[in-house]
Amino acid sequence: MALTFYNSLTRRLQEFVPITPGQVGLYTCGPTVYNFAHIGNFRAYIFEDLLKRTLLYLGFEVKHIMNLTDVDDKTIRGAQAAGCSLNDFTQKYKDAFFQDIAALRILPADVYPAATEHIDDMIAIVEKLFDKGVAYQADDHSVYFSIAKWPSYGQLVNIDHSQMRSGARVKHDEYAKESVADFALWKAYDPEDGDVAWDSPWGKGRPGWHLECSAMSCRYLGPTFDIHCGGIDNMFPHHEDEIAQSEAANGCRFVNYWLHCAHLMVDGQKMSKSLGNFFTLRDILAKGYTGREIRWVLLGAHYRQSLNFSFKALDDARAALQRLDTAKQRLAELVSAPDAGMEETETAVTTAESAFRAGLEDDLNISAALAALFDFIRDVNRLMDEKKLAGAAATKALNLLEQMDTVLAVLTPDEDDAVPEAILALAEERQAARKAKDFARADQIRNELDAQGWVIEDTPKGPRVKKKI
RNA sequence: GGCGCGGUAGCCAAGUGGUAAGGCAGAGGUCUGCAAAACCUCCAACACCGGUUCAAAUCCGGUCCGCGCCUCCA
Repeated sequence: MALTFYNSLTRRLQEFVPITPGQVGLYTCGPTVYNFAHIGNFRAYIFEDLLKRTLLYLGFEVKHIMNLTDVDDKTIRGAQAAGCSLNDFTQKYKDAFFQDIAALRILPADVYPAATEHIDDMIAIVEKLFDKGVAYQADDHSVYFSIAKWPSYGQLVNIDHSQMRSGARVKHDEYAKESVADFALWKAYDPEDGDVAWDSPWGKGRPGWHLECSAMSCRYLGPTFDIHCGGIDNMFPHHEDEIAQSEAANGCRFVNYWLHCAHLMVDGQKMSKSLGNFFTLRDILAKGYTGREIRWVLLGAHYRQSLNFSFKALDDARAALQRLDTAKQRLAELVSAPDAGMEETETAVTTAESAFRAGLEDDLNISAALAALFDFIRDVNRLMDEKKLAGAAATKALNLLEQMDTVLAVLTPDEDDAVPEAILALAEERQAARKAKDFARADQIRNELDAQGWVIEDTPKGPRVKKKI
């Protein structure tokens, strides 16, 4: 089966064909660093991580660029409120962002260009747009893109501006524009911006938001590249405007495949900063959930389906993950045992591998991929129960799990599982009591361990000590 | 108002023409000193109404409900 994606541009499932065989240029819209990102934001980044890991799993080389928006209204206002420089203000949230994605096991991008480091590139694009006759400077000194002069505007989203909701907000600066639909390329300096300003051929000011992605994607991936991702809420106007700017400036196709991720919901509504119904990663970690559990929840639904966040889902994740951990641990314990069941294990591995791959290739059907994983776990558990899987076969099974985990990144526990000495000593004492048939004492110790958050599972090879969930 | 997405068992979630994956939870069983874990079995679902078809969760039309974008937003 061929790798297929739903392309927002064509609104169809399409086979993925990269510009250069075996290589993928990937641009993903990154955070505006004015606050801690919330887990709705991370849903998008985890979708993009799944996409990237799938491409790597399938043998592609991936060049991944993610921008950091470090200048806009919110960062400027935030810096002023905090009484520090824009750079100091945004640095704090850049650092937090990198901590957060590490906790969620998101592979880092190759480059994280910041908007403030690419002002020259942006100015160059605006100059090109003037040359092509689609940019103009208005009475308010800001520079706008003229949609009337660019007929192919609206490729991504059908926007009929005559049908816009009546009573929709009209921003005061729109009176300067030739058309309400025109968007800012360069915003003229406003005293409210404080010391945040750059010189340009059109006077002091700062870049419009959409410009940075056009500039930085072109800088690192070229004027035409393979995949651009983001949240569905960025389709309009952000991505639509990027397409217009980039294609007008460069005279060529901007992006071949647009992939958009649906929202994370809370109580039936989109999680967003403006609604205030959001959780940051830190909020949830503080409640005792792990990065891995959060990753599992955010990964668990198809990316084009809205996903409802709940703590129940996190609890379910914990149970499912522990089942996976236990199976993996059992396999590891059997690696050094005499070989058994290679043939049956190979059958299970082949079946699981191909179902897993087929799921991912089908527009990142994570549910199908996870079903393949769980089917495999059940097969392997059964074989182990029947003493039909050990030695080299266990190694083979573990290898498959490791391969799958290059995509999923959920099969290794967060905390190291080192069991404290005192707990181990109690476990040994209990085992001695069991040997001596002093079951009352053994059960008493088990209760003690339970009270301290540890669970004992007796196996033919001796007790297994695990953290209680 | 325009554009778009969705409504599948107690909860989450796949499946786009041939009779419903997977996870969590629940019940019974096997195993166990007892448990736990694991396995086996079971439970239980296609919003509603029409239509097309030998056959519809799946296609078409309509209804109801939920959500998103149209304004910064992943």
